[in-house]
Amino acid sequence: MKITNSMSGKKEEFVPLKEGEVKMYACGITVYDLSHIGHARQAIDYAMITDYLRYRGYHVTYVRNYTDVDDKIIIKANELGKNALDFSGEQILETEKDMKALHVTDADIKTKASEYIPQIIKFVEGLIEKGHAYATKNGDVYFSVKTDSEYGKLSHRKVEELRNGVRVELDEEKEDPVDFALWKAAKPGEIYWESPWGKGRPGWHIECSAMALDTLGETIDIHGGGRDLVFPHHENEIAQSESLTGKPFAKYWSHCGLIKINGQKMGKSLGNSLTIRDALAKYNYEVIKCTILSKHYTSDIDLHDSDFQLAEGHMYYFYSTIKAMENFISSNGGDATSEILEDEIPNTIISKFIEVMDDDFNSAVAIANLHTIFKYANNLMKSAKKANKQIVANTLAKALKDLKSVYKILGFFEQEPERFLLEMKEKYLKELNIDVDEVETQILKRAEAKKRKDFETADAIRNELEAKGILLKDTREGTVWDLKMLYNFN
RNA sequence: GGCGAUAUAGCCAAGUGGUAAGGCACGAGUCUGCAAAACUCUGAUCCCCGGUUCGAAUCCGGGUGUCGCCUCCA
Repeated sequence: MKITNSMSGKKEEFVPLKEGEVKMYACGITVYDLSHIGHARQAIDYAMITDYLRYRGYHVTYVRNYTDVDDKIIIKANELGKNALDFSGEQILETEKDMKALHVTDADIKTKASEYIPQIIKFVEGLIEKGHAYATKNGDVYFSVKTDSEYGKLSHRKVEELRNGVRVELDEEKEDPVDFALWKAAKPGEIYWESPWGKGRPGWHIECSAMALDTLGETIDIHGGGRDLVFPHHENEIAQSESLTGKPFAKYWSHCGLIKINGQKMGKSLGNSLTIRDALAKYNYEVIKCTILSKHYTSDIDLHDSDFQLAEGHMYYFYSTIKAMENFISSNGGDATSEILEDEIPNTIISKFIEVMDDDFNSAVAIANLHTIFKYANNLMKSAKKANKQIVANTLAKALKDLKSVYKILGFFEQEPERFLLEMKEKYLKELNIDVDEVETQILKRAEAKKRKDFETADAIRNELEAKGILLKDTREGTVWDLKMLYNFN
């Protein structure tokens, strides 16, 4: 199995520290607002990685944190006249709701900075003892970057250059402009904890080091997060952790790409952030997963509405085909354990999935393979003759069983096809303001016209409906209707 | 300015040495009263220049474009 390691910049063979076990820490969210699609992406990616590692037999311990004390939280809480921890606690609940609605595999351990204060203080004390950190008169504690000869190894930065780039601020009791805060003295009115350096609170970076150490130990297998965390957050985590323990902090550094919206960086400050909630209001959670997982997790994604619509069309096609397969299987008594066709596709669904996912979790190719599988299924159903219907049904049953067993790792096909398709139709009917009864009435009218071979009237009705966004399909079982927008994306 | 990414058909997107997955759109066809859906067929030598190699989209060097980080950020 291979995984991209940001430290080397290359894909490397994945060999966990201890055979069969994986310790993974992924930096979570600073909760001062509703979570956005970028947070969702990161959660979806690491959930996929966790699920896949488990599928491959590893015992995974997945830790995610919440940063529930920091400047932004304090500022926002003050604005609202709330206690900082009460406020961040509320935000955590909201995020948890969103993640649940997305159906992402949860971390095994979810930590909050505020609950690790003793460990953080101990960590900082350890760094001071070893000469890697110092306290100032004000009660701040800084990490001394010059004591870490390897500082900059993850982000490929030279301390000298950083020093030149740092802007000089007023607060500075710092010995060196590149030093960063481990502990911040509390200003009047701010939340604080007692510490050997007076009243204060932890700096941002130290919490992850302390929580990872406490929950997973000195060296972990995979440390993940968004690419924007490489510097300074992860660089600083490495400096703190390795200076304290003298051991490598993480074997593999994993970073997922960032999300842009319509070509623009998404930022809460830019006001263009797409919240998970808003995305879920528009699209089914599996559609959102399909949109995100259709691109490799290390790549940035420039999201447009059309990307969601494309994924929606794909899921609609997948589910439609699953429904057709289920119908075929049940009406022909298909049995997944009986003899099946020797074709390559139904016999290699699982092995191909493993092949592409072993190669750095290539969900994009895994999804591309779905098209091949469903096209094959549609072809089989179309060409099935009476004589071989049984074996075709068996083959479809086996294929469906296999693909559900592995694609659940991407979070796909958890819903009842019938319901999924119906919900999507209903959603657009509402949007288009179309009345179902009216459509049904028109279809009946058209059927009558067709009966008396009045194709002119029949076509007129069909065109009229199409103009509204309704497609009619004349099938053997009669006329059914569907939504035009689920098929055309131009 | 420094560091790091990235550049593949109209669009989205895989692919790290052996002559370019998949999807959307477009066009042609099967089916159909005609359509739709489904299925079939059809398209790129991979930003530019040079180098390494029997052979490169894939490696190296130099350009150019885009993006990110260097301040809080998944």
